[in-house]
Amino acid sequence: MTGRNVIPLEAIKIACQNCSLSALCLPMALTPEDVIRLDSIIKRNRPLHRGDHLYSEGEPFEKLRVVTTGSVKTYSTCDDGSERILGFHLPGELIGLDAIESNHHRCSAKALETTLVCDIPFDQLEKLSHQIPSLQHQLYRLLSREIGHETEILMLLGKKGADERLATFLISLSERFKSRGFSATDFFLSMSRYDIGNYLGLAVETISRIFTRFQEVGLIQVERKHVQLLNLALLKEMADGNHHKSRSHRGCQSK
Amino acid sequence: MTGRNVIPLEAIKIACQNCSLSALCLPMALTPEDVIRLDSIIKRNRPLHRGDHLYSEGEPFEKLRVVTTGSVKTYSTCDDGSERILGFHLPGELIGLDAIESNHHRCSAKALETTLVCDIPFDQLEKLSHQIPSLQHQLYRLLSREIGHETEILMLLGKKGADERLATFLISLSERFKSRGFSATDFFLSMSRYDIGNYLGLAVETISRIFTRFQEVGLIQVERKHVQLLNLALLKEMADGNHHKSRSHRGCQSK
DNA sequence: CGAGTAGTTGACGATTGTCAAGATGGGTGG
DNA sequence: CCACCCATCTTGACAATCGTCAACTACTCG
Repeated sequence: MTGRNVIPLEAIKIACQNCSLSALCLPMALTPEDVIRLDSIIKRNRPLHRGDHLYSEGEPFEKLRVVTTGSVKTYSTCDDGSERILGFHLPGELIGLDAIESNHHRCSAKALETTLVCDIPFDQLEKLSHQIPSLQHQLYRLLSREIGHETEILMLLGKKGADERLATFLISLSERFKSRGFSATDFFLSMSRYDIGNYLGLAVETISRIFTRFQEVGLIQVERKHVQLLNLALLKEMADGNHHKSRSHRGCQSK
Repeated sequence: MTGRNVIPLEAIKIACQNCSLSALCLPMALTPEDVIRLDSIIKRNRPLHRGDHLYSEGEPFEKLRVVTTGSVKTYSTCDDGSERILGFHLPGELIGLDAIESNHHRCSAKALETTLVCDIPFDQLEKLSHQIPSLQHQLYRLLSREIGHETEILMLLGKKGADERLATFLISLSERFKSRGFSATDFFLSMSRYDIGNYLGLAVETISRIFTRFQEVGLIQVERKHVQLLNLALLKEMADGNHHKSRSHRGCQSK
């Protein structure tokens, strides 16, 4: 119509039915016909660019989002204006679940790179989940999973030292990439060192120093955003704190 | 029957309909008749004593619990055998939500004092929520609220110093007691200093020292488990980090 | 090509953990 | 009812980790 060889967005519209992420995402455990019903309420978006907001703190909550390609960070703004990063989100991950309670967003979400996102209007999803028990169950499970995630964060920030935190972070990314079919040992960090430090509760300088040290001892290979994990087993040990000089265990006493 | 003046447990059985916690709990936003239906699947328990387990990590998940009287701590056990406290739970709070995903408990729950608990079989609750849309919605909201709670923890452990952490902890308790009709400025801590330190990611000694210092400057009055908040406004400022010498802000840089 | 952002490295200090010793109180058994 | 004991809590001295400040380098993007 308008131009030559312009592929209309509609043409590349992907449906849940043939989306490679469906095993990680909401359609998991739904029958094919239910997936089609789910698909009918989902809207696919134009690509977002690095720095674009998916939504901002305080905005009314209308829909959940699923990252399709790329990555997203969620953060909340402190009283002093600085931000506190809540998480990094890879393809297949649902964002916005914390907004259901109050019907408005409690944090902001921003694309870390060129990113595709699906929108799921929550009121429609809720109605649909009322008709499809397995969808309801799946939603309960996804919400529950998110709650279970808190445990890991508490471990990370409550008792781990800086080395263990970064090791844990790298292992977590590695496993998430792996389950998405990417390399578990060779990947790019879409977030800055500032973001990593903020997320892990450490100063940027500390992140930088640990990257350097991990590289010196042959644990990893880093060049800017590009990371290679050279000794996954050892890195996992470090992440669990099982490595050499048994580290400080803040407030670790039990009873 | 068996004895003299023994009040049978059945006689003091309380129903959701006349439970003072219903405004904080699942019945919130349900019609009276739906509350009765909900009530029919809920089982009230014998009292638990200090140290009794509600459930343990790894056990199959069957029911959610609501604290009715007393208090409970949830914790998960680390590789090294020490425990990591995940939260303290007051009357009206739902426990076990993290177990829905995998159908088995990911943490343990233990009574901190003499405690009454209601059991809600989850499979029945799920079925009922499928019949009562407002119950389904309420469950989504409760799960979402728990997820939003993670934000506060991240703030607490990620950027706050020791003073701010303890101040935040006290303010949180204060507000939760207040919304339950208890004094916001005069209460008893059911958990040990060890537990507080563990929860806040600080050493017991640090907790002890801060309690002493807060008392010296007239912020609070502490005697063993008994705490009085003498300057709620100032304590809130401290909790938010808005107080005098602007504190360290670990990894606080934004971008 | 220039400017600004992101990242690195070093020196120093503050906060908080660790170790050790002592105080306090509650619970239990005689 | 008292005494002892053990767990909890407190306090002090010291050390370690990690944050802060500052300078410098290296990209990236107009």
